[in-house]
Amino acid sequence: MASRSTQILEAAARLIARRGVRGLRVEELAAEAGVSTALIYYHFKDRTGILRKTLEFISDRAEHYTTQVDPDAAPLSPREELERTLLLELQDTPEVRENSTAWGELRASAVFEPDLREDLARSTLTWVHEVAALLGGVRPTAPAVALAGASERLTALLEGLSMRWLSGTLQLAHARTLLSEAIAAEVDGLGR
Amino acid sequence: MASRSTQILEAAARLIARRGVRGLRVEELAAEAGVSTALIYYHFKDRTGILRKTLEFISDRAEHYTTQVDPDAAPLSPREELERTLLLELQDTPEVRENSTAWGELRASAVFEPDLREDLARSTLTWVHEVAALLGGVRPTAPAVALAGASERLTALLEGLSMRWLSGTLQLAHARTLLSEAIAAEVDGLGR
DNA sequence: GTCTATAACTGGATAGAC
DNA sequence: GTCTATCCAGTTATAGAC
Repeated sequence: MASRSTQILEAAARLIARRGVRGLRVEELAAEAGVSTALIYYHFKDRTGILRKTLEFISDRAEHYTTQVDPDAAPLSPREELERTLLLELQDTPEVRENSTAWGELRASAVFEPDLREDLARSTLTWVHEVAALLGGVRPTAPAVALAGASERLTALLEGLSMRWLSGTLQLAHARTLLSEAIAAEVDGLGR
Repeated sequence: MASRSTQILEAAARLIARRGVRGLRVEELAAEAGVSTALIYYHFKDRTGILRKTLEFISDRAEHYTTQVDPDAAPLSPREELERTLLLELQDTPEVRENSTAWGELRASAVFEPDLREDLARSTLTWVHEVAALLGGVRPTAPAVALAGASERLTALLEGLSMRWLSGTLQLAHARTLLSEAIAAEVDGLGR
């Protein structure tokens, strides 16, 4: 059973995906979550607190759906797992759209709100490490710095492609193709 | 001589880079431009009008400084010109910071404001074509689709790296290194 | 075209009861 | 923990003089 806090955070993630961080109104959040504004302040102190916790919530959730595996599926090769993990972020499902949109908003907001930067940097780092580990599974002999660099490029590219998709500049299918090609190139680069 | 309207738009671009679209206050804009708030409403009707015109102004301007060349410099090889053009976007000068920040704001805003999408898509396409042409200079025998793909990946990566830099997640020098390596890899990929 | 002054409003945040 | 009611600061936008 979801606690009140969680319920509010879920509503915040939905609302941020719908209106953006900029468009998030505490009163509207209260309505969406079915609680009073005062309760939100009770739990999160202030607007920034809401944002910070939502960011945390979102990146935790993203890790879940990232690592979630269908138990019946045949075990994936490291290479397949890498590709699958990254392409998972470019899918038109409500959950992914919500996470990606919120992530993009938080990234953009952090440019002007130093309070958000630390959390954002930490989440990014976690994500980069995760992808670097997957790359290491594909290329066990590659040096750590090379894996880190490839991961940083792939995740930054993914963020860029994701924003182009969400802002209507790029078709989803094309974004996926571009990402796949980049993965192939990076894996190839690590092999030489 | 800059007209009053232009003067206001320049001030708006500066301010958006400093505070973001959401942080733009009409009163502050008036102070920055050295005019009254009433005059701004006289010229731009409302806050949205200011934003629309400013974003137009910014994307026009970005096209200019991209193509601008120092006449005294030694002629660059196609490869050098490619690298120079892309790295130009990752520099800590007021002008680049202003444009990149504003561009990021524009990109992020477009996710929620369909009105902005068309302009954004057009500007992106122009940029992608330009980089594809530079890549074509380096690899004259590469097929057009391959050039287009490489350009889309490099420019999307650049946007992603730029956001990480501006949001304090990535050091500028490291972002430049990552981009350089990606350029090398794409050029290499086109050569095989 | 441009200003000063101010009206009208939005939205974040809190007090105090339950 | 949770609500109702409300305050108050900050903002957009306009009226009217020059």
